Amino acid sequence: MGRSPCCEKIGLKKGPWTPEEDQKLLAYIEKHGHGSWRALPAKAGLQRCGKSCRLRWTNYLRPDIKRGEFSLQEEQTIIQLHALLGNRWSAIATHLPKRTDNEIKNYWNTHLKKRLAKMGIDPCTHKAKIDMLSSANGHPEKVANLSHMAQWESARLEAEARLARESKLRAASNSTILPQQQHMGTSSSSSSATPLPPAPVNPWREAWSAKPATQGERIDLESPTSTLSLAENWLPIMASGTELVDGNAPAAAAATHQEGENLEPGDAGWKCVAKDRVDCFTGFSIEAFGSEAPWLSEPYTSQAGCSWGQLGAGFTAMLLGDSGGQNTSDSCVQEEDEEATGLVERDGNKTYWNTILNSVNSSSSSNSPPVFYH
DNA sequence: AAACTCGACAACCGCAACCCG
DNA sequence: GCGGGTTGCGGTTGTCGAGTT
Repeated sequence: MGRSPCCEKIGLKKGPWTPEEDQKLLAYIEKHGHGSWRALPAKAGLQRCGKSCRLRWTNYLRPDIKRGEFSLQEEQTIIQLHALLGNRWSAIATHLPKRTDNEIKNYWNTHLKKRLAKMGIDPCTHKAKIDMLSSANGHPEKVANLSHMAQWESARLEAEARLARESKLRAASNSTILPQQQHMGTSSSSSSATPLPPAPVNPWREAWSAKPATQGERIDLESPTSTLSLAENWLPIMASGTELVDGNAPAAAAATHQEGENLEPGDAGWKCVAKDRVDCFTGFSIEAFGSEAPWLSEPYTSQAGCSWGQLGAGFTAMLLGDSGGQNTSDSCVQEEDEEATGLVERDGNKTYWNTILNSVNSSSSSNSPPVFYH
């Protein structure tokens, strides 16, 4: 039967958009919402296919888009998320407010990829080309444990991205964008400025708090590419260290609260850190870190006072380039070429590359969905 | 000044997932 | 459950401007 073309190809304009076309598209969406993209061009008086209009809107005209230079923080986030998620640009984009997946993809391909390569790091695997880290200073178990955490975090981010998409869809299905709710040309910081729904703050936490689980009870969190069976997967991860310290696993933590109870910052099980994008894992105690990240100590799960929560919190903190708990003594890969890149020196985070490389080393391939080893 | 090269980024293409009747 | 339409996503290409020869 074959695929029907997205639009009649004849007579449709391609290539760069003109200011007039932009204006037409903007005016139409502002007034009517986009509705069906397929039908939009005719209604808006554009000689473009709907797909082209959608892309133009999504990647360029949408009011809640930040353009211009990427900040250091954004660069780090991209690199770190890429290490975990691979080329899943849309998932990465959900963690970079106001940036589009296309923009991130372009930035990666034109800047970051080259920069990593220049530093001797394979941008696909995020491993140093000279695999100096695989031995983990003679502690292969560290690598395995970090691999588990990387997989777990990857799955979490994926679930988060999925929920963000769903929220978006929900908002969109309230018909298209309500014109009255749009303030073109304004920043998304005002709640009514954009069609975007409220951000899904912490879907995993929602899942946990919505259905308190006892140990051994399954909590299934589906994502587009994977289904995670929570209790099932915590245990092997835990077992890779020693045993659960004080039962402070997320499911157990959630179980200590009544269904529907809001867990506030300061709650025993959910010490939330008020920090942008610190979410699921930071529901646990982060301040217990000393100068050394516990998961880099050995064996991390049996270290006195090292609870599950600390592992998770620290891991996310590490991903975010949080200096707390990153003071490892491992050799610094970046020192070889940090002058060339400037990336590391700019924030003085000397262990950034080391930690991210450690964390992803020998983890699942960058293009694979998360797989939990047993 | 013209030709050429290269980098950056916008836009396109095609596949896959999703939605809905 | 099925099939057609729609949308999302990621890889790739095209265009343009700046720099170099």
